[in-house]
Amino acid sequence: MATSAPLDRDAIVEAAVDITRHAGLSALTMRAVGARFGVTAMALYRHVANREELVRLVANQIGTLVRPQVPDDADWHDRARAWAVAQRAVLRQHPGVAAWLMQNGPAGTEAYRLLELLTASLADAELDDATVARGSALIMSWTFSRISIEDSADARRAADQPSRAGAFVTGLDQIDPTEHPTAARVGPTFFTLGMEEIFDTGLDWILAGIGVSAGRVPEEPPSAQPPDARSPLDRAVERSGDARRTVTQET
Amino acid sequence: MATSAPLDRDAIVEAAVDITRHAGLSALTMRAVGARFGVTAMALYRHVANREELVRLVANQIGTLVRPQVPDDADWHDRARAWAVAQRAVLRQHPGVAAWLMQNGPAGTEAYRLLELLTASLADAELDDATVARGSALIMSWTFSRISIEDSADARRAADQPSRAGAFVTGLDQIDPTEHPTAARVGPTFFTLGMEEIFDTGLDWILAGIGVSAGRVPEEPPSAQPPDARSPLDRAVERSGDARRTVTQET
DNA sequence: CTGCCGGTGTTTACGTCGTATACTAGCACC
DNA sequence: GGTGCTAGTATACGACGTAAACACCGGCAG
Repeated sequence: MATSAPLDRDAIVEAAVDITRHAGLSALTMRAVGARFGVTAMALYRHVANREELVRLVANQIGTLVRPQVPDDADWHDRARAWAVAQRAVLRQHPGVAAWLMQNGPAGTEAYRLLELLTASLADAELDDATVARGSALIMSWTFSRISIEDSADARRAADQPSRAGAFVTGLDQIDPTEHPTAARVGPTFFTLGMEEIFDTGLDWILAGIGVSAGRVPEEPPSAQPPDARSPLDRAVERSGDARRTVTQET
Repeated sequence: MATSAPLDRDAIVEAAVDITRHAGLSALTMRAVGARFGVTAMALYRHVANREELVRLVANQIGTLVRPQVPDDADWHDRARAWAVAQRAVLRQHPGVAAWLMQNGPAGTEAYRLLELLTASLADAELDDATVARGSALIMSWTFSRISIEDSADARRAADQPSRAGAFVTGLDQIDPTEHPTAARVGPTFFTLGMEEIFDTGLDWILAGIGVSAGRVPEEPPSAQPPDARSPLDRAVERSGDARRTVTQET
């Protein structure tokens, strides 16, 4: 392992990315990186301020690999989808980075490049800037959170007993069907859903949701229609956008 | 601080929740909990298997506080929204728990109660089980990920310089407007958006997206309409649901 | 050649974690 | 009075990030 390379900043980042790819961000310790060069952890501090900065550099470097590819004439929907899918393809190979990105926010040149790709996609959909901003946040949130959920499912699978769900919830077989009927009924279908499918359909719904609710400046009133022969679904769809708030909380 | 209480499991969890409320989940160390009782960290291991279990108990206990309140005749949209808002109200007061929930998945009696509330809301919308499951995952994902983003923005604000964005992205003022025009243009509007507003509108869009794209078993074909006088928005909306995939990735 | 100096890596050490292991002080019960 | 259980303690180990002091080593001015 002890490469006798001259140990500069780039080499350190490269080794750090390599560690992250194979063992996840949590395995990226200063001592581990040092060991790649046959060197103490402290040696790294000549080239890198601290672990925080190293992780930032790693995240940025990994961003380099994210290259959404989509025909140039694809519409905003396809481009936003390609963005998310490309992120997933790369970040899934570097466990923990998605979670880090979610907590620290993307920053750095590659992050800005990718942010440009996403916002430009949405801007093509004739949306105002605030909507583009919020829509980007929504898409990023879904992308990174799903990836980090998948990451930790993998980690659990590697260590413990395999958690059988591609979705959030584990241990759904313990739900009492008389007390929680819907959860108990829906629970098993969680298991049948693959991670990729959840990711994809969620993305579809998000893109659709941005579509219906956002750019829709009120033209064409519902006009001639039987007042409520519609499903609760449709009522909800057209009504979304007003933020009512009904909660109590105790200290 | 040294309460001379008899130190049983419930008391430990209560103290742990209290620590979490004031200082966040990262401050929940075995030694800190022990100190609350004037006792060594090791003493806790008589009552709790390890930190992992303690955190799980804490998360479950905090779940107790989440009580979405909404009139009984409210439709699924309102109930799902109330669920998310109630989660946020409680979890925001216990920094780090949302992130933990996202990584570990909700588990425990309270988690199942809350899962029942959410799934039951969606089930009211005449959705099939798979859609309910996916929709729940989507709503949970948004809720927990936004909360954990807000948590870490707070943490940064407490330690470093205030990061000025309610959204994901920080340091947007460094984006070169010639290289990344859309990101640079949209960037500033990130700052003007409040955290709560982002949370709310994202929720609206998600609910709308679930509405349009999901239960929609193909009835009423688009029939008589000028083929493409519609905006790209509308095209995307009706077309969502097919998962095309366009990515390349390098090793 | 000598002397110094700046950069690079080492050594040692501190404080923080979670927790394994071995112990002890109190108490109930036969 | 012994016996054994139970709750808490003491000590320690192996991670972690990193501060501080030091050692080596090459180049360059005198």
